[in-house]
Amino acid sequence: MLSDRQKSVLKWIVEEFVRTAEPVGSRTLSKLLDFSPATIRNEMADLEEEGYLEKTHSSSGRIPSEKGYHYYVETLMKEDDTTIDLSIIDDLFKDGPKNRESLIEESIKLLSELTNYTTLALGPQARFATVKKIELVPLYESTALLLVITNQGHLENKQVHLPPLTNMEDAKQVVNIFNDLLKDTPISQVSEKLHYEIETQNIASLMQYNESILEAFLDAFTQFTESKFYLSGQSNMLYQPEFSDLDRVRELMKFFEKNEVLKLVEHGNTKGMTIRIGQENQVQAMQDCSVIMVPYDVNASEKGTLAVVGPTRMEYRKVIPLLKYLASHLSKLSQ
Amino acid sequence: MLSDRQKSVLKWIVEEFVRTAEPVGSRTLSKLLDFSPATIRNEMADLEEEGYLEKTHSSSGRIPSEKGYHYYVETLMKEDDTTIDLSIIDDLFKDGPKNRESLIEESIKLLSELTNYTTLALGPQARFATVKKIELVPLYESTALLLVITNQGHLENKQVHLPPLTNMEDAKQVVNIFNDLLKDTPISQVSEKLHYEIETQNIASLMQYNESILEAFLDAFTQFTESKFYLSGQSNMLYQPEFSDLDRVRELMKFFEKNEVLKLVEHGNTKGMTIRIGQENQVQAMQDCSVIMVPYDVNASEKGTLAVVGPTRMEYRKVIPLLKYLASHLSKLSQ
DNA sequence: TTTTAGCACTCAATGCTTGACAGTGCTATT
DNA sequence: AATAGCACTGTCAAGCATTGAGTGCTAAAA
Repeated sequence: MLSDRQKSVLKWIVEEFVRTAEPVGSRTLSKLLDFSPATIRNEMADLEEEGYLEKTHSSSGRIPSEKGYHYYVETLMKEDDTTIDLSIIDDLFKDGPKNRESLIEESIKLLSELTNYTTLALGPQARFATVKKIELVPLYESTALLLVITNQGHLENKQVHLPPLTNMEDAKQVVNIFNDLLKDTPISQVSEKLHYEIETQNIASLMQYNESILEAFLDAFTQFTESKFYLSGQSNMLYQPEFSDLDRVRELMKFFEKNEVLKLVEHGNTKGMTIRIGQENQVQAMQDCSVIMVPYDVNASEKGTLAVVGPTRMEYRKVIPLLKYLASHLSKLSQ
Repeated sequence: MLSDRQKSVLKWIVEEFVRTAEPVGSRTLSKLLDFSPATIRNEMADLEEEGYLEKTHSSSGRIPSEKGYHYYVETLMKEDDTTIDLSIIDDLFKDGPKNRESLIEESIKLLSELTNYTTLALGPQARFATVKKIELVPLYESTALLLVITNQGHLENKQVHLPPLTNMEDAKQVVNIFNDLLKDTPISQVSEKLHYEIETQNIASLMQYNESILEAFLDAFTQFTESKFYLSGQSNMLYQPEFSDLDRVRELMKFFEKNEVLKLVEHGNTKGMTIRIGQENQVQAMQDCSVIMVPYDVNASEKGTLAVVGPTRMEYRKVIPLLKYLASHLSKLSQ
């Protein structure tokens, strides 16, 4: 158990380090708290022994350890005295109803601008959605656009090339049958269901001369399962002093470029915030970063994820309230 | 006019510099060509005077100037003796008909992997497309999905909130009228046309209680004019020695993050390749880069753009044939 | 006349030393 | 229990000599 003075020392060290990115020495702290440097040093030595603080080298000031950050976030940090103005977020949601996708995009863009970190949004996992409607829109003689619309209002489209002699009316017929067949089927079960129907000959006759439609179908559905995500402010991280090393920068940028980013927000709490500091992120490139994520409601049963990625030395006091507020706003849309 | 020996010196300097990223000295060249270092030095001095070469400092080897690169690309470089294997590209196009958008995406991804530079594709400029069909798909009571499909098979969708008391049939009626009205209208003229029709009262009565549909319409159409583009291999540039400076890296990554990248490929030749070396790129962050772009046919009248962005010290011999080949393949799809 | 050898010179890069500085831990004192 | 004092430690930037790869120029060789 930490004494009040230890807590106070730890808190100041975190906040000074977050502010300056420099190890915090006893002299600095003795100005903030009313004790002599020597006293502070003793407290710091104790805190280090307990694992809350670290040194960068034997005669440096202290920086918070991961344990220290955790203690800060969970116990020391008072959320209520946040300094930031949440009303900017309100403004974003004010201008009438927009479609959710672009609102999410704008949200994380705003979030990355406000925080100067990288932000990430994972939309609803479309694979849980059900088929609402399938449409085939003719374009040219042998080309048509296949649309699949989900109950969430998400749409996937795919251009299909029909076999040369296909009558467009016939093709529509096929689509109608598909419609009847697949309506309200969860995306994840579409492929299974289609294959089943083909095997049991229910629709085999149709399929014979329309294999390419079937293929396009299956294609469109696999596109669904690739989860879409939005990323904003990647380059913000480059302005953080912890990324003054070129190798690290390369690793980071490469990481953002690949879809691996998604691994970062896997297995978060489905209710409430998840905070992963440093090594807790299993990803190599993220060992010196913190990820804060929070779910938001997409509809009654589904959730998306909003996340902020920053250095471990992150402005938790600013980021956490912002994220919470934004998630609650987005959740309201689902009602 | 350059002598044969000068040409040969220039060619080797370009190729050695491209390979090693180090200024090329007379000793190195005297091994490649059969002359003493002193002779080479004289030729280099002449080439420098003519503006084909530069020095990084008074006693350094030579590097090509922008003029030197141009001369190399336009005159010295033999395209035919390219070392790379173009068959990988064939493979990409082999696996049956895919939709063009994803093919473009895969193309530039492959291109960035093959070249280790950043690649960029600009799709057909949708604003020149015409409206093919408009559809309204009901989702819930007061929500529907508005689809606009162009003659190019491109689709833009937008969720619309209908006024509470709107009958879905009424709404469809409106959409039908829009369909008749807007069919074959170029996207760029839609807004104008709609406003005209409203003012002349032709459809004003409908609009009164369906203003939100109109708004959604206009929204969907402005989305069209935002040109979509694909970018791949941003982080590749970080492995180029010219980007070992953190400030430059930041500038570059920020540039890639913003939509400004599009400025890079503006005003290219509509027929044949455009090569912009160094300062020719008006963009600040690109002063040390070269951009090579080539148009590809989207359909009989429209073109998209494929581009490679690399350091001025780019492997032109590799990039140029690759780009040409890829563009010709993509163009074939339009037939 | 062209090519080359030789030499003095230049500049970037590297490594070493040095001193200033910002910290620490420990001990003795208040 | 808190603090002043002191010896000690590691980082960082500045200064300086050394090395090495390159040049330009001049004079000799082909």
